[in-house]
Amino acid sequence: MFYGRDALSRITGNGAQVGTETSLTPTRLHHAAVVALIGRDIVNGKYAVGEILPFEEEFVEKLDVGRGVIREALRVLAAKGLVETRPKRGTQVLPSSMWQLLDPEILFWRIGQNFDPKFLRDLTDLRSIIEPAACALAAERASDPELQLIAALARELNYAKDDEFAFIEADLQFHRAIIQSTHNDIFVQIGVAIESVLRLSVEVTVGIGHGRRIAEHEKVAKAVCDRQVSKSRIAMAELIELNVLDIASILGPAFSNPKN
Amino acid sequence: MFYGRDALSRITGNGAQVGTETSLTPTRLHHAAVVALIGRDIVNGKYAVGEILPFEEEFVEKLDVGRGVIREALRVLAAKGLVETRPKRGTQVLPSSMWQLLDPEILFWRIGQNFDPKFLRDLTDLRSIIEPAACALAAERASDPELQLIAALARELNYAKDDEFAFIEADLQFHRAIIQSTHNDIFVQIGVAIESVLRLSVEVTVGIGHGRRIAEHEKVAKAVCDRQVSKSRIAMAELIELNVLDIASILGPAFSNPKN
DNA sequence: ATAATTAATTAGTCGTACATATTGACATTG
DNA sequence: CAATGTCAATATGTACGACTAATTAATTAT
Repeated sequence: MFYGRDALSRITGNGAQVGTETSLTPTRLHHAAVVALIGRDIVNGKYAVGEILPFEEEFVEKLDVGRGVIREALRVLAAKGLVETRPKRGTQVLPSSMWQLLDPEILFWRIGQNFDPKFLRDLTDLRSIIEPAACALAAERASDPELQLIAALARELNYAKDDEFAFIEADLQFHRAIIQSTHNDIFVQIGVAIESVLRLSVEVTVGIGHGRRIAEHEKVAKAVCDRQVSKSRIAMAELIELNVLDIASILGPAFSNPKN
Repeated sequence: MFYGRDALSRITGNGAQVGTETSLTPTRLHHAAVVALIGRDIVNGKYAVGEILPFEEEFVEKLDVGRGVIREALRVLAAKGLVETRPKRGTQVLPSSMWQLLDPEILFWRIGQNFDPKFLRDLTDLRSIIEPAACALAAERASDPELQLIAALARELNYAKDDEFAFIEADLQFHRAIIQSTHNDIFVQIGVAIESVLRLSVEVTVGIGHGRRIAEHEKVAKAVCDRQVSKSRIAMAELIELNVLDIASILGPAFSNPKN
């Protein structure tokens, strides 16, 4: 919840009326807003790969901020693998293979508007692999308190099944608790990022409403709490598979067979 | 090869005599060097989580660079989730759960010196899951030219088995070719990052020289080229498992049972 | 005790000046 | 004529100084 809320507000929000230039005081947009502005244009292809983007001075003029702000923003984008700056040549958009796809900001920029189905499938591919494996590891490594938490969250899921918002929140916490029980920091990071972004994208694109899968969730919780490694993996795989089918049924062939 | 070499030089090298302050001209260290300097100190715990690091002016004085350079560096570190700046309070080190663990720079900073066995195991955990899955996907999705490339690299691996350096390079290309054949950009990114950093860390920590596992590599290649999905997954899992055992046999229980 | 005010401090921004590295055109040379 | 070396252009890289704004913490008033 902490990370999720923070990531969202840090990314989507914050924009500080990026679009509304009609403010009386020329409310100059500051660092984060400039980063988001240029970053979005890059990941959404407004600036093509290989293209040289406007020089610092042009940005200064166009956005009405100091050169320092522009430079700091470009440095951040370079740190994320989006661009590379060089004297005399300017700032060039790097090939997308260099982009740090799992960076929370880049993730949300890509999902935020006109997401592409290929990318969504890449994400679900990854989740289909990570989560069952993480679930199996959790069955091995979770401490007893962690098992109790998982069991409690499974029950919570059942209680909240009628409240749309509460259910989504509880569902996210359930998955997060399992991933955290692997005691593997990298898993946690990848898992949490994927979970949040997939949920957001599904909500945004098709409106709310997916199957609750209460029984499947409980099956997962039971397997993990019984420390049944193999059963845990399978149960989670089934749960994810159902979810993937939900997404596929809504998005259609563009998702299932993306133009590579 | 492109990404690998670049990532390495961009990270480890570059440092531009960071340590050698004995240069005649006060060779001021520039942006990338400052980022690496502070970044390393954070991920290696020299600055503890929650700690406030020196103020901008102190860095200016201590490192003999302009305030702009320091600010740009801190902004980059903030973009990587390492720190958070706030007026009056200063720059605080964020909890490690916020760090972008898969960022190539952070990855290499952590491995570079006094690595921690827990982190090494986290990495191998992830690889043990990603690579077999990727291998299975490759068996499904690889194009015919890609299959030919994989077969060719497997042969190359055999030719190069007597040349230490050439073998490592060929091995890396082999794994990369398989991962790229999944046509999943996220896989490629995670896989390549982990492959490179694990190789480096293994070289550094346990020295070079393990089994070549030529037969196992060929088994993987054959399974993929025959498009045998399940066999591909298993063959790759075996290959990885052998490698993990190599590492475990040398590092001992600190690796196998890390203190949580 | 609690809440509002105020003062101190540090990051945030701006602007200018200059240094440095890369580029691409041009000239030189073998 | 191709390969190489030189040179001027140009945009980023860096430095410095002044000021703004936001957060904190101490102080005061309720």
